[in-house]
Formats: sequence, C-alpha cells, structure tokens
Amino acid sequence: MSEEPRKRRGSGRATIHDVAKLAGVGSITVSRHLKKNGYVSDELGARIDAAVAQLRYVPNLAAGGLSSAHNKVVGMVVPNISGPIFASTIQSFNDTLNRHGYQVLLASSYFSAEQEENAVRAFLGWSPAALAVVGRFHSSGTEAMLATAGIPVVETWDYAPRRKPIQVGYSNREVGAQAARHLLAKGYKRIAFVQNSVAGDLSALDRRDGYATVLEEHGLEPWTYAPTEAAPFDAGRQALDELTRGKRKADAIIFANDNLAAGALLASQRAGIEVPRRCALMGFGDYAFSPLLLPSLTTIRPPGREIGEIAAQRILQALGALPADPKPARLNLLECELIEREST
Amino acid sequence: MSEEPRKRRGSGRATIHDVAKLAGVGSITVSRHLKKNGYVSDELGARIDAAVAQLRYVPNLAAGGLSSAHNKVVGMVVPNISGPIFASTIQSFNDTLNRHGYQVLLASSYFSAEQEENAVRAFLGWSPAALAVVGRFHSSGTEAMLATAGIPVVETWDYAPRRKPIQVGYSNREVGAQAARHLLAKGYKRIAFVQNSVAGDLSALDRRDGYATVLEEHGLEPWTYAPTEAAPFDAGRQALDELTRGKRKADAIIFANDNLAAGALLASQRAGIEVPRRCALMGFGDYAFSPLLLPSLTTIRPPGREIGEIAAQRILQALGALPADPKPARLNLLECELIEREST
DNA sequence: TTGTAAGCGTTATCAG
DNA sequence: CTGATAACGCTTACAA
Repeated sequence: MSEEPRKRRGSGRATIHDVAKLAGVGSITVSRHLKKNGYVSDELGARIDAAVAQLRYVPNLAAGGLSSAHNKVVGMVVPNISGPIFASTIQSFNDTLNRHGYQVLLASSYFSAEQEENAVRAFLGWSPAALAVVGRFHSSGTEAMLATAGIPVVETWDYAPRRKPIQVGYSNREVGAQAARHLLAKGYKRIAFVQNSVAGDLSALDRRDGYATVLEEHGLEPWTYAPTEAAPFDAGRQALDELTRGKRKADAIIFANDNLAAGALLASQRAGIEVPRRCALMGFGDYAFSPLLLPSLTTIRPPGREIGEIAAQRILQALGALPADPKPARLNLLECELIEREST
Repeated sequence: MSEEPRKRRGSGRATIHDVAKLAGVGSITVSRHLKKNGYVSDELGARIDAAVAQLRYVPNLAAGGLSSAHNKVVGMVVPNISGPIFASTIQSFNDTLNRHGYQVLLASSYFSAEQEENAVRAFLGWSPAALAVVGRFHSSGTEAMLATAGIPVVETWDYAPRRKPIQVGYSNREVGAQAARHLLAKGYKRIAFVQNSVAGDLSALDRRDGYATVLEEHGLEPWTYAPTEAAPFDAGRQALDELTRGKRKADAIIFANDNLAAGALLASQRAGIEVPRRCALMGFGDYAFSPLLLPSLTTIRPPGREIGEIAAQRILQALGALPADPKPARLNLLECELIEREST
C-alpha cells in the first residue's frame, strides 16, 4: 500500500492540526489554549496538553507571525559583537527579550553606515516587532527605513535628547567633562585628550568636546592629539611619546578608550615615565584588564549591561508586553561611573 | 469615498503582489526574478526592479520560509555572550552566515542544561535551517530534539570524534597535555592543576585529564586543586596560597583559565612570590589582559574566531549553499596555540 | 518565458 | 466556550 502522495510537503513536524485531530478538537481551540488567553474548558485543555506532549508539538512561529502580522522578533545592530564594549549590552538585551518570548536578530556594522543599512534592511524582511541600533549617526537610507518602519526604534549608548527614536544611554559630552573635572580636582593643569585611532568612533569626539568645554571654563587651553598609528596599543604609545617629549609637556592625558590608555601605560613602564607622578593617564570603558594593570588604570565605566536591559524594557513597554513606567524618558539617561585607581 | 474595508490587514508594507501589479506582471514572475535563478526576460526584470525600488519592497522572509519550508535562520546556543571566550566565535559565526543571507538566533545557557534545552525548543519554533551548540554535554531532552530535528547540527569548541553532530573545535585533553609538556620541558617538576571555580565547566576537567596523563607518563604524580572561592580572581589567589604555602610546594601551576591565573598573579605580587622563579603560572584562554600583566601570562589560545567561521562554513556546506570540502572532518579538529610569555 | 492554482501553519473574524 | 472559514505573503507544482 503506497502512501497518499501529497502534492507538497511541509517541514514534516507536527502541526496544530495534528494536535487538534489527536485531541479531538478544532485547531483554533488548540491555538487559543496554547496562548492561554482564550477561554478553553479544563477538559479540552487537558486533552490538548496531552496531545502536545505526545507529538512533541512546537508551534511554528513564522506561520504565527505571518498570520498575526506580528513577529516576536527584535533586530539589533551593533558596531561589533565581540569587543569588550557592546558584549554586555547584547547579553542583557538578548536575555531580557528572550525572557518575554522575543528572539533577537543580531548584526554587526563594524562602524560602517552602509553595513548598518544593509543589516536594517535584512531585519525588515523578518517584520520585526522593534529595532535597536547604536548611536545617532546613520545613513539617510537607514534613517528613512527606521522612520517608516512603523515599529518602536531604540537608539542606544549615545543619549541624544531631541531625537525621535527612544534614547537609552549616557551623554558622552558629560563623560568627557567628568574626566576633565576629575583631573582638575587632582591638581593637573596640562591636560591633553587623545582621540581614537579608529575613524568612525564619533562618540569619542563628543567626549573630547565635553573635556574641552570644562578646560575652557577653567581658563585652560584644550589640547587634542590624534594618533596616526592604527593599532590601539601602538597609538597609545605614540600619543604618550608625543605628549611627554615635546617642548610642551602634558601632566595628564585622557584617552578615548582603555585600549589606548593601556598602550600608553605599558610604554610608560619601558620608557621610565612614572605614572601618575610625571604624567597621569586615564581611559574610558573599564575593560577587564584595566584594574589589573600596574599601575591600575583610572577610567570611566559606561553602563553597558544596564543599557541593554533598559532598551529591552522600553521596547517591551512600547509593545505593551510590559507596563509602562511613570516617567520613562528621564530614566533612560544613565550615568557613567568614574573609577579612580592608581594611574591618576 | 471610503476605502474598501478589507477584512484583515497585514503589516502595511508593500507585498510581492503590489510589486507585480505596478510592474504589470504576475507575482510569481517577481518571485522568480528576485531569486535570480528563474528565467525572466530582461524587459520584465527591469520593470520589476523599478517597481521594487519605487515601493521600497522588502520581501517578507517569514512568509517565504513558511512557503518553502526552509527558513534562512540558524540558531546558536552559547554559555554566555559577553564573556571573553565565546564572543569571537559568535561574531565570526554570525558574520559568515549573514554574508550568505542567513540570520542567526542567539541564546545563552549560562552553563545550564535546562536553559540550553529551552533555547533549542524556542529555536525549533522558527524551523531553523541548522543549529549550533557548544560542547557535547546536553540534557536528554536536548539530545532528542537535536537528533529528530532533521537539520544539520554542529557542536563547537569541544571536539568529540565519535559523536553524530558535526564537530568543530579542539581537544581539551590535548590542551592540558600541551600545558604539562611545556612546563616539563622548562624543567618544572611539582606541577599542579587548578580547576575552575564555576561548576558546569566540564571542558576544564578534560584539560585536567590531559595534564594528568602526561604527568603520569613522566612518572610524576598529578596534583589537582579545586578552589572553594566563587569569584575567579579570589579563587586564583586562594589556589596560589594553598599550593605554595603548604608542606608540599608547587613550582608551577596550570589554571583552568586566565581569570584564575590572573588572580594568582596579582596575589603573587602582593605576597612577594616571584613568578616564575619561585612558581610558574599559566592559564588558558589568552584573554585580552593576559599580555598586559606583569609578568605577562603564558597561556594557550583557543581558536575562537576560527571555530565560529568553520562551524558556519560546515553548516552552509551541509545546506548546499557552499561547495563541500574534500576532507572536511579532519579540518574540523583545530589546534590551540601555546603562547609563551614571562610567567613560565 | 510567463501565469494559474494551491498550499505552507497559524490566527482574526464571525457564527454557533 | 467552540468551530468553520478566510486570510497572512510567499513559493511549489503544473499548465500554457
């Protein structure tokens, strides 16, 4: 006896119809019961549960999303996944959304606006319930897609008050100011700022501006150095060389990130430049190695984990999956913590 | 004039039918043209392209997947996303699959077999084209789902020759042996192994076994220490204390990972224990801070990036999206690099 | 080379 | 409380 040759075959997995047949109910009743919101009698419910277990039924989420025009998917674009900066944000964002039944789609832009645009376009194909990106600098194509997508959009890390998307992050200007104030309070006068060697890191420029503003307020002249070396450690070493050997000598240096600062710190040991006595160094990021260096590195810790968690919460609230906070906007502007260690 | 009230509304986005209507062709012709495999005349193709651009049409991938029973989605479960260990694997896995039009779904198990099972179940709801997990230790439920899913499954990091899923990784036993041989070659005799303070890290036990085997081959007695402190740095300090202050004194210690080794290294500075003269230390993982410590840490670097990339390639090959390698199985067993620095 | 019809697995709608 | 029916947007099968 040959099987009925079906015209076309699906995935081969059990469907809601199989469950319904086995339980002796209509398939819509199964759907309602599994959603736990519809009204299904206890008796049918038990029969359905048994059938689900027996068939190892797993609902097809793509089909459900197609039908309800509401996919439980959220896309997130970050500059990179593996760096020490965004990893904790990704983790908490992912975990928080997973806990509410949402799947996160990830893509990395490598600080390229074009790759970011491609990623957003790819996400849109999954009709996501929401999108998250990093920062406020996007291509015009990306801006257009985000604006017309008709779904909640969150911009993370960089808090820009006036923008349309939900903002969850901190003020880079304030971070730069924070660093400058710390060094001024410690009595340093000739304070330089070293930019990132990686082009495209526009947030570092905001920190520089915050630093510059504070210095000017105190009647001091801002002093920015842009390394030409590409590798962060080399760039840090180069900056230390230039800023301590010239005719004008820095007594404190703020680096765009901890990688640069670590490069300078290692170079200082070899060059015999005492830190912080001859020159204080501080970074940004509080990477894992920063407390382990000798001397340990003073730095500013951005709230990476919190950003991911709060961004996810704001999305869930916008989608109605979580009750809204009373005053959410204020709570989205987070603080960075200055961690004073031995290098200043 | 009121609009025709449609019975139900979809996402509101342009569909393939809108494109077809605007281009004056059948919707199936649009589908074929967009796939670039069907035969569509240049003229119609151009009209379709114009309509796609005008409507900003983005194909609904969930609908396509539902129809073709083949979603371009791959799920990956890792113990954690943000740690220094798996981040690079996630990155390269994700990037490689993205490049071929696949979306990666991510979930973290936090070393819990139960959470891993939940994640795999959630993935199955997306009818993924393939799944990737870390290691070979899973709950029986997970094993059953992986076995009956009918899709390619890759186990990463831990290379276990005889298992059914595709293996991409290295041998932890060999890593432990490698470390032991390095220290023996350097003349150390009283070599101890410190286990991970985190339960559930079964791969560290394999490294211990490899270490033990080599020591026995050389007529030496293996010596394992299990810290009771939970935090890695504390556990490392504790291990150093115990192994150097007792009546039996270690002259070299292999740690289950660089975090533990770093904790010991920092403690050694404060306790005035000269490394490596009085006791050599080595770790595993080559974390970002390891070359920056003083003395810098000898360690073994696992091929995290390569694992992600090769795992993705094997999946693409199994799916026919990439030509198969001549002898893939052999190429999946990767080597770890021993990086000798100052601490040994 | 192009089009028609049917169906993928689910849920919204409406009727019992 | 339960169920039939018709979408959701796309692709396969088949026909022209």
